Amino acid sequence: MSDNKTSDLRTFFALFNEISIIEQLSRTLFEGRLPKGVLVSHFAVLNHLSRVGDGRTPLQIASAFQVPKTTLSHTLSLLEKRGWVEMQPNPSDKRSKLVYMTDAGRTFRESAIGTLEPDMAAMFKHLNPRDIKAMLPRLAEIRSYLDRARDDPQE
Amino acid sequence: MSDNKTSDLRTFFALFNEISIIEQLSRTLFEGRLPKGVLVSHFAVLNHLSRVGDGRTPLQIASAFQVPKTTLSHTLSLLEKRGWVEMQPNPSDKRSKLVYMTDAGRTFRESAIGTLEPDMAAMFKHLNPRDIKAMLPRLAEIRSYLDRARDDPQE
DNA sequence: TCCATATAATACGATATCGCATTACATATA
DNA sequence: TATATGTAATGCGATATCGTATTATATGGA
Repeated sequence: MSDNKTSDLRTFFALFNEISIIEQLSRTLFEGRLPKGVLVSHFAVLNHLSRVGDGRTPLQIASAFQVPKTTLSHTLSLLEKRGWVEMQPNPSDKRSKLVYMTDAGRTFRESAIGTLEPDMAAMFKHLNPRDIKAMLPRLAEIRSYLDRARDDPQE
Repeated sequence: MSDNKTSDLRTFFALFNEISIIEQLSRTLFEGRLPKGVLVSHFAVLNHLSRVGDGRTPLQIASAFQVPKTTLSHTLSLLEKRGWVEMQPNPSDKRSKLVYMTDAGRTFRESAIGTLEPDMAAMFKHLNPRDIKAMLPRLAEIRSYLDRARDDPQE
């Protein structure tokens, strides 16, 4: 019961437990700052389009976040309803669409970032951004492994 | 636009982005192994009770996972329906209850761990448990900060 | 003791997430 | 070219999550 396998198992459970709690806490924290009815998942899409450039397909965005495409389809419809993104036909594939941010979307994103800034500033003070930055490659490695494991079940 | 504040902001966004993707991927992966209708959130409660001991109140469990108590109330009702936990009155507080795992609950937990084992074993091979273990204190620090920030809004 | 306030649990309603099925279009192979 | 198979997006239904309100009990001060 205290062999290595069990101990490793505990380590991984502890990892996913910490991860899920951090996800939970950060989502709740940020969602509390966003306007009523705007979720972190919505903001994240706008942020993504701003960072990597818009004109992406829904499927590309879904795989960037690793969420099911039906989930993203729903999110996009909400963003569209708010006038923050527009869907254009994809000239190179008639089944597909391209997602563009509107000016209103960009404006909203900037104001949301402004709203989150005090929390972020407090975080900078208590959690050293250098340390965080140093963790990112390790996390990316875990993510990348899980991503591969998904396509390639049971290794 | 390339000042430190913006760069730190990006670092934190990147952190929460990685975290949420890992949460997503690991949840989907493990949920795929559990019986139909059993979610990771259910398994996690059984696992928690096994690790820290049962006879906890719903509220204690909710704060261990940092989820709203209504969410946990729902999860417990499902676990109870499946016969994996039992609720007893709390002798020291009549408003409250104590949650106990049943034998069936313990059996299910063990079989679920067995089911997850091949994934875990593959993980051990690709992600060094020592490295993971080394990350845990950093993650715990982030979690702990977010937890404090929640009670103590805007610091 | 009485009352105000706090706390534990849950019911209820709204909605985000997600799996499955469907539709439209694309691509490969005969 | 015709047909089979694959892929993009979305509609639909089921349900987990979560905020608000409610009920029961606890606690601290007048």
